[in-house]
Amino acid sequence: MPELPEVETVARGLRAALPGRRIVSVRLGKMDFIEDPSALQHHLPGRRIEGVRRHGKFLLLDFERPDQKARSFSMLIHLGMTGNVVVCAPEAPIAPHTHVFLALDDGREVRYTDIRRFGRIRIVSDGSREAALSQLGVDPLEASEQEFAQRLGSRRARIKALLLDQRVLRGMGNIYTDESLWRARIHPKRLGTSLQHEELRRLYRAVRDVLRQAIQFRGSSVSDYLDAEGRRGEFQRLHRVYQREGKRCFRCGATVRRAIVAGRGTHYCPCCQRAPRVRRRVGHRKRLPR
DNA sequence: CTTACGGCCTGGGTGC
DNA sequence: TGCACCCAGGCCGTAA
Repeated sequence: MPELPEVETVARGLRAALPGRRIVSVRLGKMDFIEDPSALQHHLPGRRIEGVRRHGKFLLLDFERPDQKARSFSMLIHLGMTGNVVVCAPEAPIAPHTHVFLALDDGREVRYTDIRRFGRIRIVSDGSREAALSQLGVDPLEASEQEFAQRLGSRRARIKALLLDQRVLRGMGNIYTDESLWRARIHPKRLGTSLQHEELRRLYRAVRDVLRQAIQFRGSSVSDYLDAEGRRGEFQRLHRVYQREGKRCFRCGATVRRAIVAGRGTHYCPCCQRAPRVRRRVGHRKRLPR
């Protein structure tokens, strides 16, 4: 499941291979996850890649303008759950579910593989790029503690839902949300507004520590995530709760639980992460039968 | 406006 | 062996 650390790892790998390269040709397999497949065929061949960026969980390939009149554009890639971008030799064996092939002028090839095709690819021009990116919240690694606390502490939704909301913070997914909340000792069902200054401070630090450490370990390979060089990440070895239901909490030895919070499988320690008082819906209590 | 929730996309894994 | 079903994560529409 590519989240911020995995996408960052892929972006770094692509940054080592792509800037300065020109795309020679485009070949597509299934294309229902591509917003406008003909736009790829139209715009990419002959164009030179200027840079590679990550924005939240999005990968951006920025293309050079060939002349003053031409408009600049970017290729926006969201890896979804099982998306994967690799740069390899054209004779390398083709992984199943590979649907995009971009031939490069150095003889190599960019390939996009996506088992479930929950990923998305689109071409965005100058204007639509800013429109698309401005929908997203702050990068947790760029936000100040004040900004982080302000964004999360002012909302009445569950903290798990807020951390996952890409309009609040960009880049967090299920793994790093559960891991951060465990490290900050905050229950996923707590409401943003219920968090004390001290808890928000712990959460800020936890989120940043987890993300930075995960980037150092090249991300988590839980199912089939591989980076741009086709290597697995290693951060799954450092997971403290994610997919550890029934095992012992690393901190207190209690049994890690799994529950559905914000519609997501959620892993937490019931001992270290104290549940908020049960909220009962006002006006929905059944009268006792007489 | 804010929040909660169900459904959709697809295919691998599981269990009968 | 085959097959029905569950589930993953992001996102969108709808309801309260």
